[in-house]
Amino acid sequence: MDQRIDEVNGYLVSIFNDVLMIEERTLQMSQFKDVSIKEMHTIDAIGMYQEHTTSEVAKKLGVTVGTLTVSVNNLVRKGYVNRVRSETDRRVVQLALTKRGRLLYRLHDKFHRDMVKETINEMGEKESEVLMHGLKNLHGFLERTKEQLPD
Amino acid sequence: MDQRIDEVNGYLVSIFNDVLMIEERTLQMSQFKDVSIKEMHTIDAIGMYQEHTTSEVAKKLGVTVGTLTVSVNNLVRKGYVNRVRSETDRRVVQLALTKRGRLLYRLHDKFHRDMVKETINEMGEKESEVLMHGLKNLHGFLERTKEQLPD
DNA sequence: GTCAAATAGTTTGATGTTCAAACAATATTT
DNA sequence: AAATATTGTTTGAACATCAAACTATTTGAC
Repeated sequence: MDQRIDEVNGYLVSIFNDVLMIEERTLQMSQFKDVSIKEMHTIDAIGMYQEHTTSEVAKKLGVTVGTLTVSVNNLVRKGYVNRVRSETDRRVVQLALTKRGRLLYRLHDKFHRDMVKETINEMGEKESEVLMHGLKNLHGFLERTKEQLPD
Repeated sequence: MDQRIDEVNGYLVSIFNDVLMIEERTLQMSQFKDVSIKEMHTIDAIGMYQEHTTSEVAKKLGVTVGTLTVSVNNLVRKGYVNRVRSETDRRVVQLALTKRGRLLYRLHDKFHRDMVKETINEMGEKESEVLMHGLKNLHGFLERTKEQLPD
């Protein structure tokens, strides 16, 4: 049992590191060399469709609002994000992707989908069901753990 | 099928973010407030047992040797890591954890093991087997993808 | 055996990431 | 209207990261 735990743990750690490294390298090879992996995840969190406020995106990313402001400054300068002051509440800033931002979003999304597709394709219907279940368990545990932490 | 992909992908991303956030917060609440999550992973890569050279650890972490040197400077200053010049080759630096470094290593390792244990405990023997298989597939895909990237 | 080339690690300058705390602008409450 | 709360920005400090220049040492060629 202990061995199984180490094995699963090892795969998870390795998968995390690989995904980060591959994403980083893929970006550097693309037409989006000026975007870091952190900035990519900020673009991902801003998302394609609805507009989101600075606070919402910061919370989603788990960083302070100040951190996000700095990062968004850079993304605006580089032409990936637009800032729009809310009409109804002038304190609020809505973040939205530019055309170029949306292009990058889709590229990144495709990488993620391909990655998962490859895995699932090699499994049967039933197996992928079980994988999902395992991931769901893990996710549930983490959400419960998060609850217990102070803000 | 497409829906399954999105679902698995969503769990992976979420798990990824949660693990990082929880690790970070747990550190900040512990007696090891002066260690960042990146430094924690450096400590993890240096490891408990054998000594490892600067180059080996840098490769494992996927950073340049220069980056690791800077980081190790901080970890030595804070008392988590020792530098030892190799006797047989005076150019080589062996990195090893201090007593305090090993204490932190074990704490971090326990978090990881508990996380996985929780997940596996809720599954039967057979299911955890399938989860492993899924993770193995994903890992294999990522390793193959990595191969194809230029250094 | 000596000199050139290779290897291991360090230092430095530039840019990015992150937080906490001080701040400014606006909205809400009293 | 004044006090308080909320939203976001700015700033200073510490860490993260790379590339490139550098130092020390070892290995290889002659």
